[in-house]
This record gives sequence, structure tokens and C-alpha cells, in this order.
Amino acid sequence: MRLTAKGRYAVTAMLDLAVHEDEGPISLADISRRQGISLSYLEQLFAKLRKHELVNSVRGPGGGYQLSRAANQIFVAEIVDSVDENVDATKCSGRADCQHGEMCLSHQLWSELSDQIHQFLAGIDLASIITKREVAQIAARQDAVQERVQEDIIDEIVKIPALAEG
Amino acid sequence: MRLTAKGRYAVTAMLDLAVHEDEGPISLADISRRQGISLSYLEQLFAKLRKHELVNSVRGPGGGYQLSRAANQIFVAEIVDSVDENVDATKCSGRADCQHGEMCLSHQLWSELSDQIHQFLAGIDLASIITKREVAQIAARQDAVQERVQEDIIDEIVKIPALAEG
DNA sequence: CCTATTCCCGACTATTTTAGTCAACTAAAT
DNA sequence: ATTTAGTTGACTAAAATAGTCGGGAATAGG
Ligand code: FES
Ligand code: FES
Repeated sequence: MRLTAKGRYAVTAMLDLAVHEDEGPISLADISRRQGISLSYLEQLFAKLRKHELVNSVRGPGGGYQLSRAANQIFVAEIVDSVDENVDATKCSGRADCQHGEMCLSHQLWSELSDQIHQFLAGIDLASIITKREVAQIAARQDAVQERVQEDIIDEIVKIPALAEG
Repeated sequence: MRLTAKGRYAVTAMLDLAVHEDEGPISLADISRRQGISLSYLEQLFAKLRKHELVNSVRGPGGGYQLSRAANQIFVAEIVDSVDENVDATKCSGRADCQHGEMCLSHQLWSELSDQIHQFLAGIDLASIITKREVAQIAARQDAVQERVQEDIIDEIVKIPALAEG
């Protein structure tokens, strides 16, 4: 099972593209700056994303990358698969033969786990992550507001003479 | 996200203990032979499993390891956690700060994935894995193989001239 | 044309992690 | 006493990861 910074970077970069979807091609330099990922590393990743037809590239000044499809039609599993992070958790790569050609005791467990992970990632598209995130940010802001309000309430309580002196 | 041979070995070894639960303490040498895991490596793993009180040890001749609880009370997640394979898929280890102290675009995704994986592994106990009939069959085959190997070894020893004639 | 920008590509390297080894030691059973 | 088997810590080889470097090739603007 491999799920490391490589896959995280790829998804983050794709999300960046999705967020700036309507601004024409986005250069890797922009993504590098915004997301704090090394430019050279991004080049490696996008070579793979392009081969798997998840992004289109435009060369020359003003060029960059764009999503090849609508953000709600690109799923996280595709991205992770593209950069070659193999989500399979079995030792035998699904061949059920990791022990002298026989299936080992735990094969089925890892096989089921791999399925779970893959299903999970295959069910999430870029657009839905962004939507959720916006909701979360709004929620966080609301929480902050709520805390402020509660502090104000506490301030008011403190000022009530009966309590202040009790 | 870390889920590699280490965790697989630990679970496989624990399954081996569970399968031979009623045969008294099981030596690491037996597990090593049956499951094809290096003895020295097993020592490392069991040191951790013991610290986390998943197994009890018995020293001396006839000694070995036993499950500390019934097989249906030991969950895969505990085993994986014990050998220090950390199932967290986020870069920030859950702190939501991997980008200049801010939450990165994909944090939520990895966080949810980590939860999924952990829940999955926390819901599966050793007994239920074994109950899936196939595992029992594999174990039976492994025992047979072990016996064959031992017979072969005896055969070879018998064929050594110095011994045969001495 | 020239030049700056940007993608494209392959090889290279440093670092970290994994998987596995080794040696010396302690406890218990016969 | 001797042998079996767990206990511990340090060590190492090999692999994977994360990242670098340097030179290209396409293209927009002048
Ligand atoms: S993991 Fe598939 S046979 Fe062992
Ligand atoms: S993975 Fe948690 S903030 Fe980026």
C-alpha cells in the first residue's frame, strides 16, 4: 500500500487547477508558489497526469495546464493511480501467491481493504471536495463568530452585580 | 499512510497464533517456518506486540507466545498500530497545518480516508478472519507443508554417510 | 527573425524507510 | 548443566521517496 506525499501533491495540484478553472491555463510556477510544491517535482507529476489524460497542456508564454474534463468528472482515484501510487495493500499484488505460490493467511484482509480504499477514492470528485471545503470554511467562521458571541455573553454575565459580588 | 510488509507480517503472525490457539505456546521458530517470515524480524515485531499486550510470552523450552485475549477480542487495527504502522494518510498528522500553518486543499480528503481505513481495520477481529473457511484451509495446507519439510530434512540427515554409517 | 516563457524529458542524487541481521543476554525446563 | 526460547539493542543492505539538474522544444509577442 502506497499513499504518500506524491499522491497528496498530485491531488492538491489538481485541486488548485480546479479552483482556478476559469482563469485560463495555469502555470506550474503558479501552483508551485501557491501550494508550496517544488516546481521540478510538479513537472514529474504532471507528465504522468498528462499521459493519463487528466490535464491538457498549453505551451509557450501564458501557457500552463487545465483540467481535461469538468471538475465533477475527475475522481481522486484516477489521480492517485496516475502518479503510480498503487493503492493495493496486498504483498502479492492481488495474485494470491505471496507464500511459495500459495495464498497467505491475511491475503483476503488486505484485498478487501484495498477494495475499500479504492472505492472510497473512486467515489470522490474534485468538485465535491471544493464544495465541502467551502462549507467547512464557512462553518469554521461561524464557529469563530459563535465563540465571540459566547465570550460577549460571559462578559455580560460577569458584569451582573449579583454574580460579581457573590 | 504506511501499510507495508511490517503490518502484514504482524497480522499474519497473529493469525498463525490464533489458528494454533489451543496448542499451548507457539514458538517464533514455528511461525517463521509456517509463514516464511525471518525469525529475527519476528522477534522485533513480537517485542512490540508484547508491549502493547496483544500477546503473552512464555520463556524456556516449550515456551513461545499466546494471544493475550480471545481471538474475537483482538482487532486488526490494534495489531497494525502496535508495530507502529501509522495509518494516518495526512501529511500534517491531523494537525491541519501542512501549508504555512494553514490547512492544505486536500487535508479533509486524507483525514476522511484515514478514518475510513481505521474504522475498517478496527471492525475486524482475528476470529472472524479465520472463520472465513478459506483461511482454515490454507492453515491446514501450511501444516502439511511443514510436516513434509521436516520429513525431508530427516530423510536428508539419514542420507549423510557419516551419520548413516556412524 | 529573436527572446522570454512555459511545457517536456531523462538522468541523477540525497534522504528516509523498510526489511532484515547479528550478537549478547536472561529465564525456564529437563 | 544444558538446551530451548524469549529479550534487547545496534547494525546494515536495499529499496523507495522526494527532490534536483540540465538541456531540450513549442509558442507568443515584438
Ligand atoms: S498478500 Fe496475497 S497471498 Fe499474501
Ligand atoms: S494534510 Fe493536513 S493540512 Fe495538509
